[in-house]
Formats: sequence, structure tokens, C-alpha cells
Amino acid sequence: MSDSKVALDEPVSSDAVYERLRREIIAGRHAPGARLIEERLAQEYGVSRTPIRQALARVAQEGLVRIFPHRGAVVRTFDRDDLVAAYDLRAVLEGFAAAQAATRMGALQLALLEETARALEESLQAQFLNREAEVLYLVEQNQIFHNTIVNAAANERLAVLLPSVLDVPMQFRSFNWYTPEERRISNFFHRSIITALQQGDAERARSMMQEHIYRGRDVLLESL
Amino acid sequence: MSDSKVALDEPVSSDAVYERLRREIIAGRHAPGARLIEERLAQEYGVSRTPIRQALARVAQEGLVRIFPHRGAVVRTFDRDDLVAAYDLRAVLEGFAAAQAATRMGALQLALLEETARALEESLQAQFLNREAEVLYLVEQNQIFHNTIVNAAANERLAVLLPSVLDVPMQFRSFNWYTPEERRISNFFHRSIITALQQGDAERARSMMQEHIYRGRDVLLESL
DNA sequence: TCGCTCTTTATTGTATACAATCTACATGAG
DNA sequence: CTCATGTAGATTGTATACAATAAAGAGCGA
Repeated sequence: MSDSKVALDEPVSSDAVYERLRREIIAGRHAPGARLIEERLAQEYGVSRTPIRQALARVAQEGLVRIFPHRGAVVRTFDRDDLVAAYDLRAVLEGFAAAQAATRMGALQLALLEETARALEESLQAQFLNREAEVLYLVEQNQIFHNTIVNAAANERLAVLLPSVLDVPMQFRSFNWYTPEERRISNFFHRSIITALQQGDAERARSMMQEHIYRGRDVLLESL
Repeated sequence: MSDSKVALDEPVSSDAVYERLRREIIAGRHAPGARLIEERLAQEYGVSRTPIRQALARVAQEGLVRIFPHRGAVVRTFDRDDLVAAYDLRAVLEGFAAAQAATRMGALQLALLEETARALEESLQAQFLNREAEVLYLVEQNQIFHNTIVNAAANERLAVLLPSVLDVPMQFRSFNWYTPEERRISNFFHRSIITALQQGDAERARSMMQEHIYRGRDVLLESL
């Protein structure tokens, strides 16, 4: 038959476990400091401990959890310094991404940027079911915006590296979207970045992106 | 007994496997593109497949090998674009490290920098058993130099991230040390960086470090 | 009560067995 | 000769058993 086994490279359960575990930690379902008991996770995910251990090794390598020999895995905790360090790095890396993107961005990607920027702006007037859903939506749109730029930078290593810097639990990432004032500032930065990218102005794109992220950092730090 | 089990946190064999595997790949013992058969590694390392798989998942997460479901692990190959991307990232990250270090560096660390810089200079006149041993020594000293700066930046995330960018097989990293001319240029950069750091001049430290790395990239690209 | 040792229990680390999947090669039809 | 098909062997993915270690608590003497 023609389509008998076209699939090839069927996904593997340990990969699924990795993705899920990662998502759940970021979403806050496993709080920082919480122990991750292999047997418990195995039961919950409906697999044996083997793929769980595989996944734990990976998230540990990524930095989201720490593994202590013979004592198990614990979700990483974030203190003030950790967050500062993470945002510093993010500013450098995404600044670089923006600068690279300025000369490599396609028309389609620019259009996508405009679209998400508009979506974020319009949400200022929109009605939401509840605050939580609203913030979730904003964080998601914002993520699309930033991802688009990173992808346009066309540096695979960068794209692989960044997630491990961004892997900060949601609870820390949402502060930028709580007040209308901060939203307006974010929108301003997004628009400025788009303009710089349209003009192919790498240096401007870099500094705007960096300032955008530093602002995010400062807002977060004030809320602690 | 007093000292019966003070040890605590005894290292675990899968960690040892990870370290060794990583070293061997970087050293070129497993060439890019080579398959890493679990059973073979297990026999060679004297352990079962379980810790091998654990270690493979980690080096894969780090990017040194790629794992294809049901087809196994293959040492990552590097084409020209990969190398350019890696060096671009390295320039950004180590530039950042140098800038941070400029305001945080202790006297002891500065002394260590001077020492390794001197060691690299003196090697110009020194006699070595063979070229290979010589280059190995230079690469090692150079690594100490760069590590010292990264550590002085006091950003743990940065220190964790960088190795995955630096993880380029040795065969690619040694070109900077083949000609006396390149060694002199490297020495010049090292000295300039030290001066900037001593003066606490973050911007200068950053740009010198970036140029240092870009030079390394260009030399490497020419040799391909 | 405090501090010590010993035991018990929970959990991790490793080895091994088996199932699932891929690869290579042989076979045969056109 | 070329291409498809089937089969054998190699290799990976998962489950499970067991060993090793750490954490918590019981018992006991001072």
C-alpha cells in the first residue's frame, strides 16, 4: 500500500511526558519547590517510571527542576536575583534576535507582527469573561509576537536556547498585563519595534527590544 | 562510627556517563554524524543501557546529539551556517559576560586572567613535544581565560547556557592557535580585555570580547 | 528532655526482559 | 534489470524487579 507506514518517527511517550511536564511546571501546576515523585507522576501520566525519568533528566538539563542524587527532583525556585539574571539574559538574546530580524524579516512575518500588535491593542477595550482568561490571552499573544521575531532571526541555536531563559513560571510573567498603563507601554514598544524592523534598522530594533524587556523586568521586580 | 556515611549525595553513575560522553564527543572521539548505539556504549562504559539513555537524553537536550525516535542518537553535524550561528551567539553572550564582569570582577580573578594571558604569551617561545599537545594546552588555557570572565559575570543562567553554545567539537576550535600571527592577535585581544576590565569599562570590555570572538569565527570560516 | 543508635519506610538508581519499530537484504513478479 | 514485498536481525522504547540510599521515627540510656 502507498500510505501504509508513511508515519515514520512516531512520537514517543517520553517526549509527550517531557512536553506535558514542562507545560505544567510553567503553568504553575507544580509549584516552585515542590517535589516531583517519579511514581506519582508515572501513575498520573499513565506510564512507567522509565519515561518519567527520561523527561525529568531533560527538564533538569533545561534548568526548570533540580535533581539531587538519591533525593529526587524539585521544581526550581526563583529568587529576586534569579529573575534579574533571567531578564538580563533575555534582553541580550532577544535584542540580538531583533537586530538579526531587522535584515531578515519577510513581509509575511511583518504582517503577523502587526496583527498580534493590533490584537493586543484592541484587547484594551475588549470584554473578557474574567481577569484570568484575559491575562492568559495577552500573555499568549505577546508570546507570538516575540516568537515571530526570534524565528525571523533565523538562528536555530538561538531559538533552542531562548526557551530555557523564558522558562519562568507564568505567575511571574503576567504582571506586565495587569494595569492599563503597562499595557499601553508594552504596545508602544511593540509598535516601535515593528517600525524599526520595517525600516531594517537593526540597532534601533535591538535597543527598543532591550528596553521593552527591561521595563518588563522592572515592573515584575516592583511587584515582589 | 563517626565518619561512616558522611558522604551524602554520592555521585551517580548516569552523571559520570553524561560527563564522559560529553567530553568524548567534544574531543572528537565520536565524530559528527556517528551513531551512538546504546548497547555498545553500555558495554564500553561498563553499565547497563539505562544510565546511557539518561545521559543521551541530556546531551541531546544540550544539542550535541540528535535523537531520532526508534532510530537512535547521532552526533550532531556542523555545517557552515551552524558555526556562524554559534559564533554569533557566543559573541553576544560573552560580550555580555565581559560587560557584567567589568563591574563585578575581584582582584583575585583579575590576577588569574593575567596569569593565563601570560601563559598564552609565553607559549609562543616555549618548546612542546608535539603540535597536538601544544594546541591542546593553548585551547585549555584559553578556556580558563574565558571561563574566568563568565564566572565573574555572576549570572548562573549565563554560565549554564554558554557551554551549549561552546559545545563545538575541538577540531573546529583549534584553528585560532595554529599560526603565530593568530596567536599574537588573540593575545592582543586578551590584554585589551583585561585592561578594560581593570578600568571597569563595561562597554569596551564588551566590544573587545565581541571582536575577539568574531575574529575567531572568521579564522575558522577561512579554514573550511 | 536531649541525644544517640537502630529500624522501618519511602524513594531513587540500575539492570534486565520484552515489545515495538526500523533497516537491510533476499526473493520474486513484471 | 527494477521495483515492490516480505522476512530476519538489530536497535530502541517501556515496564518491571531489585538493590542502594536517604528520611523519619521508635526505643533507650543519660
